[in-house]
Amino acid sequence: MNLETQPRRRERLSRSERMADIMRCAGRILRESEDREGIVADIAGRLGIVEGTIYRYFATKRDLIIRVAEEWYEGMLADYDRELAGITGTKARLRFMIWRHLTVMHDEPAMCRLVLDELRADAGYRKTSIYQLNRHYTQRTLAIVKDGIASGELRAEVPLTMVRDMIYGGIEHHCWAYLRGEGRFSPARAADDIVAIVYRGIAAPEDTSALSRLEQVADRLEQITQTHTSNREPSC
Amino acid sequence: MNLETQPRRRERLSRSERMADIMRCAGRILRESEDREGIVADIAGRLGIVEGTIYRYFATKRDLIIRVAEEWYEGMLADYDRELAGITGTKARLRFMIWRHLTVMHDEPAMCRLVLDELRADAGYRKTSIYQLNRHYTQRTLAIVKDGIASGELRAEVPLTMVRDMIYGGIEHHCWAYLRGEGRFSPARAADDIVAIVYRGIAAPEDTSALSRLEQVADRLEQITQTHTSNREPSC
DNA sequence: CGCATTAGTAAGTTCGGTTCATTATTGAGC
DNA sequence: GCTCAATAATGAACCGAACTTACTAATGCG
Repeated sequence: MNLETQPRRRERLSRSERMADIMRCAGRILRESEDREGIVADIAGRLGIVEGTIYRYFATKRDLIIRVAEEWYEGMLADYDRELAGITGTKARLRFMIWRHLTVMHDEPAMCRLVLDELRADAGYRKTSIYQLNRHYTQRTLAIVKDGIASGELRAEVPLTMVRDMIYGGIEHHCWAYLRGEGRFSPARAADDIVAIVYRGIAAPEDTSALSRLEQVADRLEQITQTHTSNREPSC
Repeated sequence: MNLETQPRRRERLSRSERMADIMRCAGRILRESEDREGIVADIAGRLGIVEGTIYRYFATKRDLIIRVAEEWYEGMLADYDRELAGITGTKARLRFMIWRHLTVMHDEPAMCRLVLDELRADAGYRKTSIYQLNRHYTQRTLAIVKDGIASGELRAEVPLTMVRDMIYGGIEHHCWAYLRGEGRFSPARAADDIVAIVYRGIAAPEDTSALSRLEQVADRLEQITQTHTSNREPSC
């Protein structure tokens, strides 16, 4: 009965502060639950503002989510290059890229799921900066493969994009259950397994020059042994 | 002004007929567009019934979609075994499984996208018969790998589930753009590429017994040639 | 032929995202 | 300290789509 008639004091933040506030809160909520229903009302409730306010900052709910994901993803990829610079060798570098990706999946399942299931599934994903970042990123992996080919370590005919598809598709598939909160996985072990298969799959054959040399030698041996041992029985 | 007061003649079908009708119509719509909004109203409109009627047959929109997808998927997988029975050899059998999967993606992009993006992303997918069928199906692929290991053709230490993840994850990744109506791909070529990488990746090393025998022979040759040719110059 | 059964309807409710006309707060210039 | 333009925020709506329910009409079985 006692209606609080006093007009609730309006909290008035600067545009950028409020914006950051909303995004921070949205990020927390997105990490807390995989259910994206009613998120706008939820954010408003937690921040003590009204739903309409959020729409002064983001044109649409989807827009808000994308912005949050983009910011997260950019931070995630920030110091890739620096770390990669410290690693040499095709196999080790490949493994690093794979391991890094697996680790992100492991440490931020909710965000990964958001990107993979929610954003990437929808049309308009290609306009996302996430898509661009991702392209960049996989291309760095392919650059490693290209280097390997140039040096003769890898076969020249490997279908580059398929290597990419198998690596990243394999990673996603491998993490599928984990992203849904079921089961566990070890980034290190998974990286080992993937790189083991892929590297063998794309490596140049074992030095066949050595092999063929041996074959020539064997031929010669047969001639010689025939010449020199034809009158003897095989000794053993 | 001229309201048609005549009560529109009710079309009354048997339960099973109406059910089939709805599912058929839903299937058509799901194939026509990737937009799943308003689908219930759409179906009702096309069939000349009212939305409520649909809810006498399916508890929820999602339920309807799942049923449609399940039916399609079951038909899709029906004669796998028979076809596979006609193929021998680890590599050929693997390639068939991969090619088959790619072909489904190629021929039914809308349905595949529905399953991959819509159904599989959501919780409760595991209760779906699609999930079960899929498990069965990938296990058949792993059975081929196991056979290969048993025969010594493949390495004993290959991590089975990772092979599965790389194959099916790779396929999905490869078809990603195509499923969104962008670009093309060739199931046959893609199958070749995948199987080429995977098979090399998991095959047992080239027969090293032959190699080491050659090495022994080479050693012996060196002894012999030293004995018999030490006083001669190399001829050519 | 009458009545139980069941297909189908009409008119809602709910819920979440989105809009907009209005109100309150702020700070710059006087 | 006062005024006013700029702008943060509100609240009450709208909208579309999924779902519900109390009721109506066709059917077929006895």
